[in-house]
Amino acid sequence: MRLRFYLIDVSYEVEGNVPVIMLWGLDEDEEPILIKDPSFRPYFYAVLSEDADTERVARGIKALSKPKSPIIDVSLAERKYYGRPVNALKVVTTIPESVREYREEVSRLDGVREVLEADVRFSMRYILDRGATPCSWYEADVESTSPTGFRVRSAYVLKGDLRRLEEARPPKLRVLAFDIEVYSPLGSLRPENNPVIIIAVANDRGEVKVLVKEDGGSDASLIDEFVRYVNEYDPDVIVGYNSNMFDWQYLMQRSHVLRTRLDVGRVRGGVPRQSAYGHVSIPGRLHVDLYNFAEEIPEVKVKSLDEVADYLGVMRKSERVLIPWHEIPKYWDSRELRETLIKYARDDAVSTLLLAKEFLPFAIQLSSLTGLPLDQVGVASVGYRLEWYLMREAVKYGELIPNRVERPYEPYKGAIVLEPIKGVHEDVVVLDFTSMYPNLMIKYNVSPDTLVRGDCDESRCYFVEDLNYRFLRDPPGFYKNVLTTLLRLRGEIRALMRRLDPESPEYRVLDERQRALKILANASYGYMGWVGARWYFKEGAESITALGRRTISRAIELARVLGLRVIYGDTDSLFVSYSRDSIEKFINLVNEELGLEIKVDKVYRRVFFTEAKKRYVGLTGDGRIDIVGFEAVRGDWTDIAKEVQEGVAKIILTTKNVGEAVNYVRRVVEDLKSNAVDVEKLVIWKTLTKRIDEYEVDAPHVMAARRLEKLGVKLDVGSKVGYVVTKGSGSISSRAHPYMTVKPHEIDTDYYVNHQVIPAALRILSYFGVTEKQLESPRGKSLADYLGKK
DNA sequence: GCAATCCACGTACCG
DNA sequence: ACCGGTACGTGGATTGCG
Repeated sequence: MRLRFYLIDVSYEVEGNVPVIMLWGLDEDEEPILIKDPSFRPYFYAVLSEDADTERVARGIKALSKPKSPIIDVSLAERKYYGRPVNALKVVTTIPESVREYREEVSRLDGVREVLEADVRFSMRYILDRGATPCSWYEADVESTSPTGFRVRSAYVLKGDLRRLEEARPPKLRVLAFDIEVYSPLGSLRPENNPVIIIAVANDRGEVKVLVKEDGGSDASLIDEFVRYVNEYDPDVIVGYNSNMFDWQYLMQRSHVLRTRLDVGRVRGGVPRQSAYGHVSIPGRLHVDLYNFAEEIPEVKVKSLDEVADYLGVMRKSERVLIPWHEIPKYWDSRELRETLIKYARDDAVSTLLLAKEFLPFAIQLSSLTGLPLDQVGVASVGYRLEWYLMREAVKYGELIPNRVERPYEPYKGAIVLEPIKGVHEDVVVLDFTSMYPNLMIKYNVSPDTLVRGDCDESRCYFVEDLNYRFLRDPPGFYKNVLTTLLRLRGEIRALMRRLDPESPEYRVLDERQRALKILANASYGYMGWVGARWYFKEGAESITALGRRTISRAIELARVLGLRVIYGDTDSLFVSYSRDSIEKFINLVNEELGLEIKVDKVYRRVFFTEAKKRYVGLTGDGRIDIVGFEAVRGDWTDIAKEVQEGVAKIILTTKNVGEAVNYVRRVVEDLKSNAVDVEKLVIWKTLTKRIDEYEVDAPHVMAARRLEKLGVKLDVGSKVGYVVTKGSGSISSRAHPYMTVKPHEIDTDYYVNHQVIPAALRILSYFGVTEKQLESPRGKSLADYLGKK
């Protein structure tokens, strides 16, 4: 029979000695189904040296075959490697594990230059070879089989090929959000002792439930109840917030202690597994940790669930219950407070579900483009996402996939950043090259397979003068092909969108898809210069920055010829003083001479620079203030300092009234000194970028982190440490304490005046002649001094 | 012997 | 676990002075 279905995940099981691919999906009624494909076999390639005797090597490989897990087939494969045809033998084995076994032995054989694609995991191999990209619709010939052992409506065996359908809209996936609370009076969470007390769940059909451990009872029944709930609701997607690192880890360990089974998958008896890359996978369902997507919102500095939900507007902090984690035991133990704790857990589950609505549409598009299953696309870094896309493209072009190899880091020169003309400028236009690096990669055909090592004249090659690299003009290289496709697809989608109602669901789907395409294209240069990349290409990366420098330098010359005053520029952008005609001319001239598009990105009524690069404040046409680079947009400065700096910037740019700005700062300083500022606004947040014992110096956040650990808090690389500076003598580090352990009167307000508020304010005000002294002195005094000054 | 100065470390930003 | 360029606070070593 013919079956249409939406593929959500691909896994495999070894039945007897046969690997069986499991295609998890939804049918047209949006019911869960499973399709088995027992026909696929693992394999890898052996690339032969040019003079090797193919037959002889093939025989040699066959001779390695062991009866237990034999080599089934060795055949010649027509493949290219970095654009060149090579002699490659495809070595097919029985079960996935034997790939690992044979790769070493084969690579040691005489005549074998390299073993390739042996590090591609079996289900990903299937996705690549069969074009079985998750989060897409397919049609296939299938035969019914028994669904016994699986929580699906029907099961099938695949007969023949998968045909991918055009339909981009996903079915209505069943989504379940959950959140757990653990009781741990001592701070440290120990699964041997500390019970799970609450599991809150919220599903996309509007049901919200808070499961609570019974007093005097074991949390085993709570966990069982949760398992029952999951299987009853039967979600396609389970979402959590930090659930990879916390909720599932804890549930898994606690279940082990309690000897209960976390049987939440669509394989009966299948339990969550810690898979590669720190992700927890659930058989037959997609577990998506939304924290991974929150990490990609740079505007939110401390990425707790409530902050992210507040930022995205799905649940305001002011409209929900908030409980600091260290007070959970207190709330649980008190009869009156427990209700609040339950409400808190409920709000967490609901915000998690709402975040899923925000993030999943994008994740789905990314999954269908890269081929990474939805539950892996979030944990995959930008580099890996692009890499999977490249791998799919390589298979399409018959290109062999390079191995992942460890290489030493090799630095190279980057972009140009201009020295800004400091001061306030009126009417400034910001121009930038559209997707400069990807377009340079296309324009100069920069790719590992087009680099010419020997002679090449200008008719056949592009030259990168400063570096003495040359790239073939033709044929298009791997990167050029891939980027052209990415940009073309994006263009087509944007054209489609113009004909749609921006409020329609179709529009949203396409918008997420074009965003995903843009992100992949923009990652290509960085990927090329990443030593961990399969298609690492340092010569290419440094060629692109060199070409970028050449391009922006020439654009500056052209601007100056036209009489445009260049105020600042960074990499692919230029800030020039406004002049309607000249800017239009400039845009055309750049287009003609450089063959790249430059366009107006922003127009500032006023923009202010200090002598520092990468920092400016702009006033837009509609009266908004853009702050770039300054403390006000940094996550490692206190809220009070950021607030003051933003206030100062606003006053200066809108009114130019220095006296007013000074008075404003003085008011805040007074408030600080009289303890009228919220402690929350005094917390400094910093990320741990390595294990605590690896730090060479006792930086304040490291000391605070050590103090937190003493309280039993577990800290990982990437954890944010929030600390305040207390009164006393000695270094700042010696006085940096976790904020929740400090009482308001212990805080060193002088530190906040002298090291936070005043420096942040002065960063802007010192340009107007304001000094530290003037900000410290009491309000009103000596104001006249600088009122007359500017 | 001590304050001033310098420099490495560390973090987070820009494009 | 995408790149290089950049600013800047802090701790700790070094320098400069007497």
